[in-house]
Amino acid sequence: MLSFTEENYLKALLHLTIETGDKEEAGTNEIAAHLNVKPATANDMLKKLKEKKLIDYEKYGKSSLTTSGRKLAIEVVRKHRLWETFLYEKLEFTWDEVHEVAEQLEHIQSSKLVDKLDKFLNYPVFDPHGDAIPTAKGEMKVPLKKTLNEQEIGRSCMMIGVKENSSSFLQYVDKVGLSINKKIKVLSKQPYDELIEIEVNGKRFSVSPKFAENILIVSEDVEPMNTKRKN
Amino acid sequence: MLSFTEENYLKALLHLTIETGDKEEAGTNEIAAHLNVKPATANDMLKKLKEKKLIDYEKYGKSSLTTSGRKLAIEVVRKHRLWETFLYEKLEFTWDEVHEVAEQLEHIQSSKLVDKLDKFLNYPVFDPHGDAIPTAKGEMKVPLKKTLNEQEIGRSCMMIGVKENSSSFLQYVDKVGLSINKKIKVLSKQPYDELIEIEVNGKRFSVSPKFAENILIVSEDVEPMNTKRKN
DNA sequence: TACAAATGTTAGCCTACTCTAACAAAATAA
DNA sequence: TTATTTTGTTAGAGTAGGCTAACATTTGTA
Ligand SMILES: [Mn+2]
Ligand SMILES: [Mn+2]
Ligand SMILES: [Mn+2]
Ligand SMILES: [Mn+2]
Repeated sequence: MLSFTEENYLKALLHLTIETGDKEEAGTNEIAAHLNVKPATANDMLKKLKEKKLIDYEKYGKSSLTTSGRKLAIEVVRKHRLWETFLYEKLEFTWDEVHEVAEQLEHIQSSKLVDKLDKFLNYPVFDPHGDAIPTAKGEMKVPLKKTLNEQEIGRSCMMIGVKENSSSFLQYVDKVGLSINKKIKVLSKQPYDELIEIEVNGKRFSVSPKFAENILIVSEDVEPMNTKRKN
Repeated sequence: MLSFTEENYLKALLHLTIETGDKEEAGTNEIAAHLNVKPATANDMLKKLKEKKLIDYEKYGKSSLTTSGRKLAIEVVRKHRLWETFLYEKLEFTWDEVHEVAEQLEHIQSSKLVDKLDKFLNYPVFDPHGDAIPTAKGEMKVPLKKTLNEQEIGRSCMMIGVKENSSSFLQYVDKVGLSINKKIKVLSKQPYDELIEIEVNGKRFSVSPKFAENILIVSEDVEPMNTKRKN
């Protein structure tokens, strides 16, 4: 059984390597900075995690997750994002409030709890930030994320989140019939005033670019593993 | 901000004193035993909690919660029982599975989370063990708990839990239309075979004493603070 | 009342996690 | 290719929470 601290180191390493995409391994200072501890502190823990065969690490070298370390890290991320989804969907939290509480909830140990929560939420694929939720098997497909204004004309996409949280914006979102996991089709863009015509729930609306750039979407086509977010 | 450990000591003290009803204070060994630590360990913590003015304690004396200590302890109990209710009502946990996970969840720090959870569960009054859930204001009415077979003829009561968990029993409970918070009226008891005739949802059933003694109920009349459970 | 048993406290030690200060190695720039 | 900066490590120390062994106090009983 891992401690909260150990879990947080594994998660940090996952975020700094695989999730950020371009790197296979991370340095001690980098890990320390991410976790708000001093390099000396991180160094101790890295030695400990190496001992437990959860990471590969050699003195003065970079660190990376082993297969079992990665599996555990993904488990934590899964829990984090399921809890964020729960808070957002069921408890009326806003998308910017969920992360802090999920940082605590992600460490609750109970495989039954995770699986039942997943079921209760109807096996969600994206969390309120639009990040992919790993499945029970540890698979995580990562979407081509963009904002609604970046979507090409004539294509469909799915709303996965918002970038703004003002009540006026949210009320507008609601009025148009949009919410997470809703299908949106981009019908046209008006060259003159840049208004974007979309179809939601079979109804048509014209929205401003300002509105559209605060709607996070994922294109229908989803490709494997590669995201930028760290929540 | 209190640590998990400190919260557990306060909760232990609440359970050993107010909740068990007959005592105002608890001894060091007793507290240690309840928390599965050695008396020396408990002694250190009691000194620390006294320093923080959360308990009253004098060397070689018994300990008791101060007003602020009691308030915090009740907060933890509130969270514990709300989470148990959540697990039971929403995630299909059985009544004997909820406690262990709630022991972890009760330490999550977020007043918004607690309040929203309470609302989401529709402000439940009893947890799956039939224990009263303290309100947001820290009020906790404690019911006259008994089992269905102990209820007098002609009186109504409310189901607050079960004492058994076999699927055959649970299916029976379900078939009769019973669940937590359901009203039950005891119509009669057959002297010959001791069958109890009850009314649930306007329908009448006869149940055996064996069945009835595994149904936890609370009489309509509720009186202030005094329960025996420690979950 | 005196003594034994039960209860509570202290001292000393341990592990986990954190820090600062000093030092070593690696990477980069002159 | 040497010097400097960046990065990483070690040593020593602190806090929280836990333990054992020894000791002190209180309680209950003979
Ligand atoms: Mn997050
Ligand atoms: Mn997220
Ligand atoms: Mn419980
Ligand atoms: Mn309970």
